[in-house]
Amino acid sequence: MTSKDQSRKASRRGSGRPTIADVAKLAGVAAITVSRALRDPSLVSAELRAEIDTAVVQLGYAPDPNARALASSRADVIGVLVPSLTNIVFADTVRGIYDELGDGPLQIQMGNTHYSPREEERLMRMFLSQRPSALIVSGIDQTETTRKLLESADCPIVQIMEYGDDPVDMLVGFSHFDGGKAATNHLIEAGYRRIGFIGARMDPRSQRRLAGYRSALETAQLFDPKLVTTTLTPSRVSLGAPLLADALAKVADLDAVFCNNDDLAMGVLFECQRAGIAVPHSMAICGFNDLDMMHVAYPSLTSVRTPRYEIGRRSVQMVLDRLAGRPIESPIVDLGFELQVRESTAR
Amino acid sequence: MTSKDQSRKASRRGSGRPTIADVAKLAGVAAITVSRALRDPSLVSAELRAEIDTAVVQLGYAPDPNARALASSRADVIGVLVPSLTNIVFADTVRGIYDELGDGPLQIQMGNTHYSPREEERLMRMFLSQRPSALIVSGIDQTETTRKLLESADCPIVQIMEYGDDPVDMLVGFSHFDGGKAATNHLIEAGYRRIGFIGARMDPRSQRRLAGYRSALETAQLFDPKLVTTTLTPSRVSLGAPLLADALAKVADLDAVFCNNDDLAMGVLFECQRAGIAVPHSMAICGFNDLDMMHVAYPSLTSVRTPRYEIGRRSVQMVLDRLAGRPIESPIVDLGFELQVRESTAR
DNA sequence: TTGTAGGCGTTATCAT
DNA sequence: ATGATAACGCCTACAA
Repeated sequence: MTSKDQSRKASRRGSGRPTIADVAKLAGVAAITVSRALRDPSLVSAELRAEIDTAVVQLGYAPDPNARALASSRADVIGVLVPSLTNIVFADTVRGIYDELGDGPLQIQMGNTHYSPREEERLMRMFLSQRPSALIVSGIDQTETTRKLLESADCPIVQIMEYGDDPVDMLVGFSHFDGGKAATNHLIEAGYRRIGFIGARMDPRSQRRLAGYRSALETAQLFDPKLVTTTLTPSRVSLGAPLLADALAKVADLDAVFCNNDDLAMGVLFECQRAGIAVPHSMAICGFNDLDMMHVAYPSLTSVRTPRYEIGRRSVQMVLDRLAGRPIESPIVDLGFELQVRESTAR
Repeated sequence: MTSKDQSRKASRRGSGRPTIADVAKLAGVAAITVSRALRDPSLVSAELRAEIDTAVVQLGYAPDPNARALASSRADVIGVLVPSLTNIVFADTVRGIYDELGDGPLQIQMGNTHYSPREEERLMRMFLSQRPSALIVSGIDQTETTRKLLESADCPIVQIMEYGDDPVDMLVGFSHFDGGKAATNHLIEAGYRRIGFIGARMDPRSQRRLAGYRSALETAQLFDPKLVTTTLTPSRVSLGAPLLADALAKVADLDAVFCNNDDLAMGVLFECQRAGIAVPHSMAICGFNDLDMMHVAYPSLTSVRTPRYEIGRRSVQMVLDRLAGRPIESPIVDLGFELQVRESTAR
């Protein structure tokens, strides 16, 4: 084949779909003009824009995100790292993220760390290798290596679900310590004296709630290590019964429990019903997160309402603001929590 | 700049990360050899493989998925379309998908259709534009357009969560009609006569459960349209109380309810407790899905256990089999369901 | 505002 | 088994 040979090679590899070149040809412009018209119409004159739009529609053209990412070394992807997909807390947060993104150009690349810092590190490397537009990661307890990876990443990063004063970049969440403390103080004020803590999984956020619980009890000189009953097992409603049994075995005069989360609280309530323990008279129950079922349970269950959906939305807003070059009000956002006092803690 | 100019251009655009060319240079081979060694080591001699592996480790090389996708017109991505991220049913399924994929090369691109066929169609187009390695979609009720898109897609496709005899490609799930029928027959056999149906959201799967319920009651000559109480509102535990109230207002002698799902069943239970309606004596309750909380509730709640996690795993297995060219046992897999009879339906 | 030239990192094709 | 070359589809840099 000579160098002047202009004939088409017989074999092509293409996808068969129309490319930007096809659109350009049909519209009678250069490819780059089509590219610009699609990314920022204001860069192209109205006439050409119209012709290009027509051609796009006519051919059913859709840009190839891979080619785009390769050429611009920037993927229209936000990496999202959560410890669990089934935990409703994170499911709600992820829903907030999706909702706020709407049908914009940004895609989500989700990673499930399974509460493992090592897995988080692995996923982080994998995500970073795609040069994402932004990263949203759960928690503030990354490994040193992960933290360094994040610090050297040149994209907006939002840590979510917790409150802290030293984020890698931005942060939106609330204080689990304060949440645990507020719940416990409420139980103390309601007149309970032997207040237990029941917790499962005991991830960093649970640990902070426990610390808040302990702080409140210590201040009231009510703390006793025997009051704390935890397991590393993942939380489930059905874990409430055995954990309550353990707690009662250690502290016979237990009169209240602050549960790690609402699932356990619900399990404790059922076990109390089954064992004939009067709630809230003989036993107060307080949960955490305030799922929908808490206010309809019988008796209704006190819980700490957490802004998980809002955290998802807000994290995306912060990302979009940064990507658009808009000023950020504050890189650290505390969305707070709200104690919902109900029948289960009203002696 | 002359054509012979070999000097480096001042401005480079690269990502700064090592490329396959860097590895090739260090290993003293051609880039394509590195490419082959990485994708299928058996294509390269042991010696070169060793040298290449060394170079890869030394440079910390990781292939660029975008470049790979562009060159091969095939992304290492599985598109997953679900109607909801927070509905535990789909969350469990998605977890199964992630678990089965493990840390293999395939990524997941998740789409949330919000139970909207139009949104499903939009997402489908978007996904298809990335030339995914496979597609996993919920349900069998796609729009005609969506179905055509799927049929012309040249990748494995698995429809999940339902049973049907006419999948686009492959299918794994169970029959919601049969599930609803089995639950209702159980209530009939347990001696209940005024058996209501309570349902929220009423998506296609709920409709099929309702159809199964109706079929069972009609066979027993027990059907009465007044027994059916539904709403299009998304399901929540707190919807159980008002729906039960509606049902009782229409049918004063209602003695059992088959709920659309476990959330509603739980809400109904709480409402019965609150209203002093004895379960199961005056009112039987049966749910659907058999979430963990059902067997610990007081009284424990009868439900239909559904294999949602297993559906997720199996769908991925089918995809991987197909991608690897392994034979598929059957393109249609019925994973069944299992009625869990408990206190709430034992008069 | 529009266009030209070339590169982004990888793999398909064809040759050896 | 290995390599040279040319895509893949788009975008950045620079020029006009």
